[in-house]
Amino acid sequence: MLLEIHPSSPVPIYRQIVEQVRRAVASGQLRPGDDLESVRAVALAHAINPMTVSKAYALLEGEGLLERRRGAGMVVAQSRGSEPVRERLRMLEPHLESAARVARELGIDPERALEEFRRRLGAPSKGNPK
Amino acid sequence: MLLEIHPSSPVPIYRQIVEQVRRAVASGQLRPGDDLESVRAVALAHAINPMTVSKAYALLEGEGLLERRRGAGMVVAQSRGSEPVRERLRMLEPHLESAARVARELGIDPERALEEFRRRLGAPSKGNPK
Amino acid sequence: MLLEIHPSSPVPIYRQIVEQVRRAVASGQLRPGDDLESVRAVALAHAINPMTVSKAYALLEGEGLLERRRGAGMVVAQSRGSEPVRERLRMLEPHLESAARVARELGIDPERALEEFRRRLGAPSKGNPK
Amino acid sequence: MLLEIHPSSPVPIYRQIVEQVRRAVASGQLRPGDDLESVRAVALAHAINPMTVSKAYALLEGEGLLERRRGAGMVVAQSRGSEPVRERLRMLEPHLESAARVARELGIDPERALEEFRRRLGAPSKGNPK
DNA sequence: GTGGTCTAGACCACT
DNA sequence: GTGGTCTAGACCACG
Repeated sequence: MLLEIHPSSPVPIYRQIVEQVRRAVASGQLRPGDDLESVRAVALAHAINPMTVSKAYALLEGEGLLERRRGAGMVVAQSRGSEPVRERLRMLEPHLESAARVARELGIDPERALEEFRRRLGAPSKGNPK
Repeated sequence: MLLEIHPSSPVPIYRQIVEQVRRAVASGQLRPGDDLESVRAVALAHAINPMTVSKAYALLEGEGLLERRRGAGMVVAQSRGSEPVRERLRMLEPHLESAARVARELGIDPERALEEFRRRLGAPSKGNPK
Repeated sequence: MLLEIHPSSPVPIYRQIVEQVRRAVASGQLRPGDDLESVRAVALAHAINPMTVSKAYALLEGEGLLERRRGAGMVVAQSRGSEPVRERLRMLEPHLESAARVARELGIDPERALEEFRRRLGAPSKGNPK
Repeated sequence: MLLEIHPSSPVPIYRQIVEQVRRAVASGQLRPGDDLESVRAVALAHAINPMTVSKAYALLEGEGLLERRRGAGMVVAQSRGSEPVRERLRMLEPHLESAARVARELGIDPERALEEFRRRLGAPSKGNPK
């Protein structure tokens, strides 16, 4: 799995990791039994502190999404596979609502907002999203 | 102007205020010369600390969006009216990108995401957006 | 609330805190709305690192037992008051089972074990329990 | 001797083995000269790593409880038979103290706790003790 | 004043 | 090799 870390984002690094892993599992990109990159590997790859990664993994273990294999890293819990579309939409919802609220507050024409959104849905991320 | 405050949101209250005021000015909902609700009125209405409101207003004053009228509260600066559509789209952009990235990570069908987004663009906010 | 910290115990300090707070809430010793000692106060009182305390509080917040009052410390969540006896017994159960298993493995006469247990139920803790 | 291994327990597997063997010797269930199941047999039976079993045996050898019989596995040392009741009670003590402390913290009626404890002293272990 | 985040580095425990 | 724990200290954000 490929993590995207934005160190300058207001959302803390450990939380970026937590959320990306959650979504990777929900979407089926990570499956039960798959093992995650080691704490040290992630830390090295993104030039962040191992404890930051460890904190993210610990939270995910706490919510039952990951399991610790003693001496052998973390794996996706058997009990927590991908989520149905309905549930994934529920996870997306607050982000849509948030964006829609901003669009409304800015008085932006809905069709224009939709058009912009469509463009971004197709293309891979560039730059430093909020 | 009607503020929406979500005390449990991860985004700090003073920032919620700052951003909503910025957008209200950008969209023309608030116009040069309009005066804002007093610090105390806002604080009372939303059961938050007056210092928090004050901090938000101070920041907006610092960026030249508001001006302090002695004894008469804050008003929108004469120099800072509504923004052209192009600029408002620029303000919306990171929110769209963020939502789009989440949709992609969740493996949600773009058409489905657009449809949901359209629905929310039309309706007023409900519940507790991110 | 008075925490008992045993730094030399095999159970990590942050976990000792987590468990004692959980039980204090379950027993009604801490009630909804009560605020906890500040991170720094606890750290000072027990000569441990503030981050260790913070970690414990973060976990308790994560499980919904505590709430963060921004700028004003942590309080017991309104939604999480004391537990009925039945639930508290459930929390005690694994400890009883564990002790009973050891007694059985040691071939200790049940009446003798009960007698010893009775003695300890009455007296306050001394020394360094497991 | 029948080992009970709980891989998900917070207490490490090698330590579960060490302690159960210690108690089996102390109680006389294992006697001087008795031989233990081979590392491989234990590892296979409980689906754990042979190195883990080996580590436990090595520790027990280190403390003089077991002896290595070349080509014939480990046996209980001639010098280390069962312990007197007094000593076995000493081994049980921290477990009782620990359980009692939890009961006190939970505000559980001592008589109720004793009653529960009595029940468990009679019955064989079920489920997944701490 | 409150808690949160991150770093750097040490040491431990498990397999 | 793996992750866990703790420390010391810096800096930030919030009220």
